Amino acid sequence: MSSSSLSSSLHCFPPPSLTFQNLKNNDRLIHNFNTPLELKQLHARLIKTNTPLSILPLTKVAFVCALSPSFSYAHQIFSHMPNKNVRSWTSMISGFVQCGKPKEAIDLFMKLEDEAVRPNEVTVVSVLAACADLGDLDLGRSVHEYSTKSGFERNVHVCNTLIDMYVKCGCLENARRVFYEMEERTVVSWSAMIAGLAMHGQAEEALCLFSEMIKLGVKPNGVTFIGLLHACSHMGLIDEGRRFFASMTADYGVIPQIEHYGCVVDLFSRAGLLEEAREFILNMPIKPNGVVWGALLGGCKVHKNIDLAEEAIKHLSELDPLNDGYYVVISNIYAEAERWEDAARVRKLMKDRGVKKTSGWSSITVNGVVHEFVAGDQTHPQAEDICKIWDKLLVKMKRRGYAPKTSVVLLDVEEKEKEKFLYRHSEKLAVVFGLMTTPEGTPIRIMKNLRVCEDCHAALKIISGMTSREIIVRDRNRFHCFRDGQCSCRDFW
DNA sequence: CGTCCGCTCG
Repeated sequence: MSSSSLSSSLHCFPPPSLTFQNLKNNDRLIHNFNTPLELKQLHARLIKTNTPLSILPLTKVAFVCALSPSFSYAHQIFSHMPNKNVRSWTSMISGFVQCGKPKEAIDLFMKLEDEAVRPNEVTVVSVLAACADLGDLDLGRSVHEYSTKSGFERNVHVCNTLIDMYVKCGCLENARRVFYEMEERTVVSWSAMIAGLAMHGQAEEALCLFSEMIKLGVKPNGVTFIGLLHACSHMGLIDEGRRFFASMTADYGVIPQIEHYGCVVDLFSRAGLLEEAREFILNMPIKPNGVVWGALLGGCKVHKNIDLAEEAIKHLSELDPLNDGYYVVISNIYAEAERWEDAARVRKLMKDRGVKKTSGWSSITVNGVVHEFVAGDQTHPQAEDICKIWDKLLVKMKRRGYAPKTSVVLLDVEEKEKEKFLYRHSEKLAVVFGLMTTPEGTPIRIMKNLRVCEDCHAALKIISGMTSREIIVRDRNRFHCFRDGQCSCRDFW
């Protein structure tokens, strides 16, 4: 459909003849069509027959399309929609967030500010979710201020999303404050806070919060238990994890889903109970997915079990053949055992299957500008300075007992070469840049798309002590907060 | 009603 036909049919919209009944009928009509394709065809048909559409069904079209690859179609409808109101804007923003485009959601939110449309509670929820995804603390904070001024903090959805936003931006303290100051808390609020504490390695507090919630008579749901199990697996609380898994069905009637099985496999695998994890998978009442085998594979890497890793990868290459992460891990397991030929074989398999390795990056925001670094990066305008400062820092670090852990460099090269690779890891570059460009004593916040490497973990601990800086790193799925030479994860992760 | 919390891997 061309955009001109779309815009012309919507031009005099809503037409004067449109009755309430017509609106109702169209609404019902749209509700019977739920796949994006069906809606698209219906839309075309309505336009051909000159049937007027109401704003409401249009937003429904936009919303459903937003959940699918035909998102551009929704955007097209949106841009031709006359008299856009706060609901049409919000549909679009939330659509962007839900299909994993938080940047676009924020761009749209910025445009909204130029229009005479005031964001409401639902808009705020959507844009805060985008901030959470991106770790955009600055915007998150200003949307929080706006919410306070507008009286939106009485809305439980807004507060729940604020908790999640602060958690994912690394401000656990602010998340706690929102949580404790809320007037009423739902199971979502408790679950968000528990999951947040889990993400920050505060398992004991997460477990306490759960007891508190039960005491107050709040009924936990499946998501609550994911948070709890997550907390247990990331802190090595095996027995507690086992108990929660048993009790979720026995005491609370919550049937475990694939995600819960994933958590338990992760719990066992991380702790080194690989055989038990394997047995657990083989006895699961539902078909294990890639995440479940992936959790076992992760444990095999940490605890160096090649045989089990090979069993896991056999399943993974069928269940999730296009996910580069698994190939990288198995290849690294081989490399660590100096089985270079096997490692090369996996890399070739990746290539044959057209799977591309995601390269690691770290980013830091300074004065509203996002600076992104990849390993070995020399393209940053201040790359030279970063290296100089690092070299100075390194001398002092070594005096404080930092020993480069060259074993994490899985390349068949000399020791000195390995050190060079190590010193150009993206998180180190980002932290040094943060030290150079932000005022003394202020926290340094880093985002990373992959996991922190062991050497960087050790290095950042020492740097935090040396410079009296708090360094907060958001990993792919959790936080490391370095302070006074220690990490919040207590080195179990 | 267009809204919130969610398992693995480098």
